[in-house]
Amino acid sequence: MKTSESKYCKCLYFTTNALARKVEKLALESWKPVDLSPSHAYLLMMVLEEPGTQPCYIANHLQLSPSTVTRLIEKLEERKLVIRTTEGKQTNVYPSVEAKELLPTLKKCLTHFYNNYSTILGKEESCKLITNMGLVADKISV
Amino acid sequence: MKTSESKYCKCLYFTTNALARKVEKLALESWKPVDLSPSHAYLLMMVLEEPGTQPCYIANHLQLSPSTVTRLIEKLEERKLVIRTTEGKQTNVYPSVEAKELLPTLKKCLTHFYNNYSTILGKEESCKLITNMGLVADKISV
DNA sequence: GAAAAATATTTGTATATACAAATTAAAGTC
DNA sequence: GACTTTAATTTGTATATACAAATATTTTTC
Repeated sequence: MKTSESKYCKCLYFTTNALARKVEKLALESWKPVDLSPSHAYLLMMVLEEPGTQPCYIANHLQLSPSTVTRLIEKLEERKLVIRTTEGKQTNVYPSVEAKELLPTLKKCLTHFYNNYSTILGKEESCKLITNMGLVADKISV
Repeated sequence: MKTSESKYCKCLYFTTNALARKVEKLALESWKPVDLSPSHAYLLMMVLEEPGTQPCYIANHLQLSPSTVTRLIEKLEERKLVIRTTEGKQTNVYPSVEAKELLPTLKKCLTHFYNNYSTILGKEESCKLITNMGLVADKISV
């Protein structure tokens, strides 16, 4: 069944979630080559771009709760992709050598994902939607 | 931090999820009076509208996996809000008396939610966004 | 009408996520 | 400089969700 044919297609809750789940699946596909969930992949890319970043900063940018970020980092640490060092109250997260080697592949996944949805949705179309969703998200301050 | 200010505000994955989480919170607030998560509430409303519906039908309309629907129903059953009967391979889900009594309150929650986001986002604005997201979701067939 | 394919549902298991509380450290105040 | 407040992080716990496999029942096919 199409999302727009559901009984609830006029409801914000239903539609945003339906869309999010579909996008999640699309993203999952794209990041299969590195065997990482999209969240883990984005976090890892942040750490690669800014070695030593703090969980707090990551949580802000990925708009996830601090505890979720801790859990994501834990898993990346287990997989030897990041290293955590604590100094004082703050923690610094660094990419491992393996992670650095993985960077080109990660970038390929990102490009693949981008191309994939741009093709499906249209470049302009998707760009507009994203901007619009961002603005709407900003208006909701829960 | 605003969603539109994040490092990833241009990315479909990030933005849809960020929006979905915010909408989720907004919805959670609205359904607090009945102590149900939005998913449970929507499912229950479906059952109230069409007593005897099948999980399969629910899964289609809520765009959730069958197993998720089973789990949601289980919880509603524990709370004595629905009753399941199986005949042959299919299952029928009926609202309990308690659920029927709860209907007006459920509707109030729904209205509250709708008014809430309409006020925050604007009636037309939100309506357009929802339609657009639905159409986009349809294009993604994972 | 028996065997095979399709369908509806449930179970086992795994996962990302969040909240609340706990821990630790830094910063501000008096 | 001791005390309080604020901030960063982690832990304990709970939850919604999905996938894959299992179960049970229809439907189709030959």
